[in-house]
Amino acid sequence: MKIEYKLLKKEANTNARLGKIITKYGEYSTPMFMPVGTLANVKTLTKEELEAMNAGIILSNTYHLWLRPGDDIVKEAGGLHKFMNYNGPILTDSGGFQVFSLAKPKDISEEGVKFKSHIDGRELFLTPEKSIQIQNNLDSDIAMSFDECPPASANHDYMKKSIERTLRWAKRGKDVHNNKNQALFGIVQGGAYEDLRKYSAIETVKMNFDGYSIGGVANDGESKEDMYKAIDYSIPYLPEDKIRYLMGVGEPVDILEGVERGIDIFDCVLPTRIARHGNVFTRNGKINLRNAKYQRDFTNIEDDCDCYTCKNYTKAYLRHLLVSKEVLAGRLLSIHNIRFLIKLTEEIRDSIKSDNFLEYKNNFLSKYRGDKNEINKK
RNA sequence: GCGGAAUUGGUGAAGUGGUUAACACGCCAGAUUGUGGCUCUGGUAUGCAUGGGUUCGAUCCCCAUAUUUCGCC
Repeated sequence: MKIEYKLLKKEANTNARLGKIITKYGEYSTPMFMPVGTLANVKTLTKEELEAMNAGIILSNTYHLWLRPGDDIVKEAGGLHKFMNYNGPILTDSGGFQVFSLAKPKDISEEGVKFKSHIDGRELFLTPEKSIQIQNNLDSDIAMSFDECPPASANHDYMKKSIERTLRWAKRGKDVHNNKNQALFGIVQGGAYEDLRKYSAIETVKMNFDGYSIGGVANDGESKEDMYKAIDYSIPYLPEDKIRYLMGVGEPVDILEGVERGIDIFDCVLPTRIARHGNVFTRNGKINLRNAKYQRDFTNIEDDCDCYTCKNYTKAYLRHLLVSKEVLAGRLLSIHNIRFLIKLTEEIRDSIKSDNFLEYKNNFLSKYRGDKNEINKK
């Protein structure tokens, strides 16, 4: 079956919404944070660990799986779920972001995008049709349209041409999409330009996708103000009865700002990436566990955290693992960071239910920003 | 006891008679938002064993001392 979305409640004072996603694996509440597992695994984590932290949808990537092991092999394995042994919903990104991160502007044409494989350097060509076809083979629950994700610095003229092409690509992808069990989402682009976001949203919605995402907001050099603008300019034109997905966003602050503006689902590599480099989220802000001050800190990361790591390990031990470059460090910190974001969305949902999202947000942020706020006040 | 060699930061080390003593590791910080990259970016010796001398100027030349090390008795 194809996933369905039900809007359950709109918060009284903001655009925040409570919803549920009905899938063949069960029902999942929104707002939701989706861990990223580009290469058919959430880096360092097992299925059991993801379940223990109450993860719902996870992400995987078309471009990466196309290159290795190949979508034909995943299909032969019985689809992505069987291949990676994950019994929950999977969303596949289209490879559009890799257009932004790996290809040069001159390699983007109407037909598609010329890539150099990051694995062996050989030349590749990805088109909207090819991306959808790969995602059909992967048999994810949600496929994404193949889009161009222009840099924040793109001027109005380039951005307009880009979103028009992305609209044509969306149509081409939709025309070849033939997996009845798979939802297909459209992507709104347009940078921080109000007219372009509006145009992109309206035209994308006309194609009647199963859900809509807002892209191009977490690029290099993009300011938070531009991110919030991009959401504000897009949301009014998206239908209420469809999922709204903010692509690539992930800092606790941005999740709160997104929810307030009406976003339902988020994904981000941040919790796992910073974990591997020694950083963890806490209610009092992000900390770097490699810092010398944790050498003799025999307390856990957070007392009130229910994750496996906090229940079992001290900061001094985690620091030791990090400094010794033990792979267990990345795993234990990833468990904490993902659980932190999932817990955040659980609390956000509660606050929407009781119509005090803003109070929750302000409380959270004043603690999370801590000293920084004090400094700003001076 | 005699003779030779060496002595540069936390470590391994480059180096030159004349502005800020290379590099690497370590250490100390920071970054990271649809994941190519356990990655990237900074900082880290007021001093070249100690004391004297030569010189306009010495980590670099000379002498002594200390320590280490090699060979011989």
